[in-house]
Amino acid sequence: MIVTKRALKDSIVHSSPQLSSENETKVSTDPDEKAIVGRIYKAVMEQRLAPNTKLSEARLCETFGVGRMRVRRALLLLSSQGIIDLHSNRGAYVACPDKSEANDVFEARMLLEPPMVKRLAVAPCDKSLALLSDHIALENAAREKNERTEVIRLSGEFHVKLAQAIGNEVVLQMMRELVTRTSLIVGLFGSSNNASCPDDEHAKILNAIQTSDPELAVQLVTSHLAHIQSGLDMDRRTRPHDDLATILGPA
Amino acid sequence: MIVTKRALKDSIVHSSPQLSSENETKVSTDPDEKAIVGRIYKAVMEQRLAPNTKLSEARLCETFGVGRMRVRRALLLLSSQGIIDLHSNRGAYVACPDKSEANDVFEARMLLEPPMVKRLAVAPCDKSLALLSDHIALENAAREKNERTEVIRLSGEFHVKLAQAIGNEVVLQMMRELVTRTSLIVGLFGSSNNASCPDDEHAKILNAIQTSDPELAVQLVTSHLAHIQSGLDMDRRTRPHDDLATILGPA
DNA sequence: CAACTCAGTATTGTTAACAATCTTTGTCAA
DNA sequence: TTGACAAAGATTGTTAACAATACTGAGTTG
Repeated sequence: MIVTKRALKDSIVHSSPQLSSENETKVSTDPDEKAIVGRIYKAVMEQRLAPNTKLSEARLCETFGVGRMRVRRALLLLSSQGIIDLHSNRGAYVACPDKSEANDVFEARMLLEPPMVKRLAVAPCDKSLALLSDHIALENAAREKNERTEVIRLSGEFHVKLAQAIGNEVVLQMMRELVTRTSLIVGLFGSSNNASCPDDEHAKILNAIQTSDPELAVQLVTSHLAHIQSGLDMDRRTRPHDDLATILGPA
Repeated sequence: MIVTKRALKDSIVHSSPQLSSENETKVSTDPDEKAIVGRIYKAVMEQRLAPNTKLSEARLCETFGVGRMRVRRALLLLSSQGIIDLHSNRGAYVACPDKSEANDVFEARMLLEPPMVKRLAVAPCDKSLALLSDHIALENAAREKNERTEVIRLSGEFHVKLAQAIGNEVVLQMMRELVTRTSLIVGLFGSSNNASCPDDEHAKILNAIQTSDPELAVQLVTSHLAHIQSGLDMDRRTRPHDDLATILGPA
């Protein structure tokens, strides 16, 4: 409670320069629930909203300058997508996936993403390649500038871009959800530094798509996902920021 | 409007005998939004709720015996899953997918389901086989008894059971959504009698899984989906019940 | 000193009234 | 008859007050 007072607001409201344009249209029109959901999605993907963080209605209201109703609608949407948990009479908390849920998310990605890149590699179109290529450029730029949160977010978003490259709204939505939930999982079970990790694996995948090598692309994305998953320690979960004991130490 | 007055209530509230038990627990506890969502899901899957049907809040309130708030929450959830469309100030309408959306849904299923059955066939476990086998028995029984709506629903639900057999909650949720949206699509673009269609294709798929033949299973499910899709006429869409012109004829 | 009780406070859940918007109906004129 | 226009009605969107529940902390007791 003491820590999150100001930190929570920052973690949501603070937006990186190039992204503020994609969410906010010129004037600050009061955001609808979709905008609120988007903001929280972004905060989770940048791992600024730790699992189990409480999202009180009042706080969100003042953060977004919106009535309670909009906030509640947004929270309901987020909960239906597994990003937050809604406890009756106790409020909304950033989701804190357990081992089983984490496995489910990874398994779902293991099922879905290989066919995706396979399809991309079979018939790569210029627009898709440009989209992915541009994104990787962004990743590299952020990495060089040591922008940690940006690197993390872009690293996850690459996989969303894969769905976008296919040009399928339904798949895109599914991937957005899966990737965001993965951010929570990595935040919980990740072993310190490997939060972003992929380095040039994304570039290799793109290359396989470019050269129209479906089998290689599938193999690369599969091992990429396995790599991420293997970097997790499913048993020793890092305690969520919420309980102060771990922050302040055992003394 | 005239037609739906009584028909709407029936199409939602009326529940087939063996399913009422799975949604309602003993006493009629006033249903939360999750129950409402489930009921509407079922009605859509049985194709009793035609696309573009208006779901007015007042009607739903009295149908479910629930306050307006619950109904609105349910509608929001349904809209976030593409089952209904929410038009500002105009209300909620059962979704009416266009050609592009329909293709996206089928493409998503084409991406997701083959890997699913592949995984099932690689390591079939008894519980999964029993689940699927029992379901096919239900399908056959319903077909023999000529219970049209039941056949339609079970026919779609088989694919949900595939996800359930994998034992992955995330995949299960995705499949539920995809299958339900498919029901809407088939209702819109389907050529009369092929609404349910598969006959014994489901059994064949199960058999491939049982005999641990992944390649065959993948091939069967792929052609099964292609078969369903080919039965659609994407251009000559059957007009939704809403506009009376098609009901009363051109005269 | 630990654990428990019990008000007081804060937060969430619900309801009902109000405001805004759309739809329909009825009227009038061309 | 048809079209436009305006008022009435119905439906949705929003707000605010109230109710119910959970949390907090002081005080008490073992």
